[in-house]
Amino acid sequence: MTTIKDVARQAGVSVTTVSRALNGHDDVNPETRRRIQEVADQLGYSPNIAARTLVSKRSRTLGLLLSALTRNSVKDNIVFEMLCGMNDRAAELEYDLVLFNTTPQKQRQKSYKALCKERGVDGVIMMGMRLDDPYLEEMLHASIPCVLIDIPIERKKNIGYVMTDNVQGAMEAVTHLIERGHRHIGMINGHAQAAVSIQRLDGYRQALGRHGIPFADRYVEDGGFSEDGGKDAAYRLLTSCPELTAIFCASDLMALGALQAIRALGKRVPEDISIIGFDNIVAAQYCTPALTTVNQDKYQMGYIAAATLIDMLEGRQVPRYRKMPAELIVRASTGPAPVRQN
Amino acid sequence: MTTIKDVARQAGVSVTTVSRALNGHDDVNPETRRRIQEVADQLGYSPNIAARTLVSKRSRTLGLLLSALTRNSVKDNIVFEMLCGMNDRAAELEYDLVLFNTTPQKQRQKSYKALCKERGVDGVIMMGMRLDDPYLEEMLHASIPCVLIDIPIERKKNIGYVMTDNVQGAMEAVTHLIERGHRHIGMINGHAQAAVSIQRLDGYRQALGRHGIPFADRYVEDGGFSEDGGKDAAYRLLTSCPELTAIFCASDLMALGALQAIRALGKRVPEDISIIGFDNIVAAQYCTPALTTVNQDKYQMGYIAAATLIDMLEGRQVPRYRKMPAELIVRASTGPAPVRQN
DNA sequence: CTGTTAGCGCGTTCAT
DNA sequence: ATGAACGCGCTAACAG
Repeated sequence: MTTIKDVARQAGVSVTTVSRALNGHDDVNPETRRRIQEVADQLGYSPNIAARTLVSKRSRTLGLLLSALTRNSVKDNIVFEMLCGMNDRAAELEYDLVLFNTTPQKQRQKSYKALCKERGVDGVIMMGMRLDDPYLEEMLHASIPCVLIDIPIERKKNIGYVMTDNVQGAMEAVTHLIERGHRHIGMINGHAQAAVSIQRLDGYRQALGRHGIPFADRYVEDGGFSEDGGKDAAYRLLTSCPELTAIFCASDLMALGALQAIRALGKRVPEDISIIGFDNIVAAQYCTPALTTVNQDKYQMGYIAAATLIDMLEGRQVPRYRKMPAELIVRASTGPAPVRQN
Repeated sequence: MTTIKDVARQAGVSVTTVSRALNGHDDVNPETRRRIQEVADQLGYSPNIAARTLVSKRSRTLGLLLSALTRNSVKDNIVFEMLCGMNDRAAELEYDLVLFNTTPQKQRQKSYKALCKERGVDGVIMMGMRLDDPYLEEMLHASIPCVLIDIPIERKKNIGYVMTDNVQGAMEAVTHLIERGHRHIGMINGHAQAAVSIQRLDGYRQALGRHGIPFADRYVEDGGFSEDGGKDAAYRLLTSCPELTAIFCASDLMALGALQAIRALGKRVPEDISIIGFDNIVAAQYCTPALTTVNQDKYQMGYIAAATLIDMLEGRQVPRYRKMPAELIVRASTGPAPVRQN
């Protein structure tokens, strides 16, 4: 491959001059620059990133730490949509993305810092992490700029985050149900180690509160964000609290599971039970009944995560904490509360 | 960050010895090795990849060239599932994946070789490429090992591929329809620049041929692999060939579009028209009626692509061309051919 | 405006 | 079995 030396020789200048010319320094004769550029183009020269990284300590590379890149995360393509957004913004700004291959076992061996330093990434985007993930704690003590997805931490200057306004989204969802006459509304939440769960629960409580509906502990079950978990939770909820007429699920996948449970219980959606999800995954619009849900702009979240991180890296002063609006999408899984004859 | 020098100093040996000890050379005293390892662990040393790459010309990094990583590819998470598979295998073998950010504009600026050399990737996996993609041609003239997904090229030793047995899959699909009594079977194909389209069409023709059903050109329309394209193609097909009782679609996404068109035409699936897709995407099992389709093991394809590439890189003698079995999954969108009263 | 010198962190001869 | 010296390709002082 052609190196900077080849270009220098061919253009009759020193490598230093080539480096400066090609990197847009202004202390180089326009004519010289032109000639160098010409030779570089002709030779198809492109700088060796390893060498550049080694000396400049900057790699124009972003690390992606996603503990969610597993077979299980395939059904909700949330991660994938975010990835597309990141990829697009990174491409625009000429950064590359490297996927950190992190399995639970490896995590014990290799520290977060080592992972980053080793690869020489300029910054990191973390997603799909639990609040108790060891890497999260390590990250807080590292100095590498990082943007978190769905984890609102505002403690350090080199850390930012992007997340949907989950409180607002959950409130809209539950309010929608209340306005349709529902008074006994259950919730299937994810798990305690997810910030989004905490916020969505908060929105659920606030919506109830505003309408003078008391909050009941036994109306809330965790489904672990999985389809099966949602199914089980719905089953528990509906058998122990037969008065429920609606369930707000903290994810579409769990809502899909709930749909199954309700069907198995011989009830209909939305005639007997209204179901509302969260995320607006692809399957939500294809299932029957189509799922009423709260949309997250996943692509945009990824895009902004990458944008924010790069802005931070390049020293631009930008808001580091971004909350994206949630949007209620009403489909067929929610209806008016059934009239109970008792 | 701690470098090899730090380890050397701390352990009281030269950097050379550290390098050899940590890289598993056998010309180093067991006791020395133990001490060095101990110091390295204690210091949390991990080698700088840029430096290593620079000198060794090997980066343990795989490049991913996917022209399909766009907003559009979100609905069928085929790319994502494959990505998961690659990621898993790469992780097992301690390789990292870097996403090449390639937009059409950039492609003109930067050659394939430059892209690879610049990043110093050891090998490349290409997917989502059209047969007429300029990078494909360039790749053929480069010396970087490459594994193609869905593009069967057997011309060079450093090129391999992974693809589903599309001929078999298409044959099974169409045979299934024929066995259910269908004689007038249309096909919605992707486009001419996709190897899978060619193969699936081939399977369609073979299945017809084996059962003595003549092939008719006007029974085949291209839908460009998109939902809307599938919808339009189905519309054209059903209006110009009212005798059709079934349509084989070269992708589930197009089948989803066809479902819409049929509904708009006031016909029922499968009572009036049977529909069969290809890929087995997530939405296929949630739509109504659930889609009969041909499953591709997308995860496995990604896994094997990465495995094959790394095998090639490390000089292991393995089959470079891998054809994965397709599997017919019968759901509700196919039924017996309606009895026509004419 | 340009060239010389130095060094990033590492693997690899070649001696010892 | 171990170390000194060299160079990978590049950028960054420092001279001139």
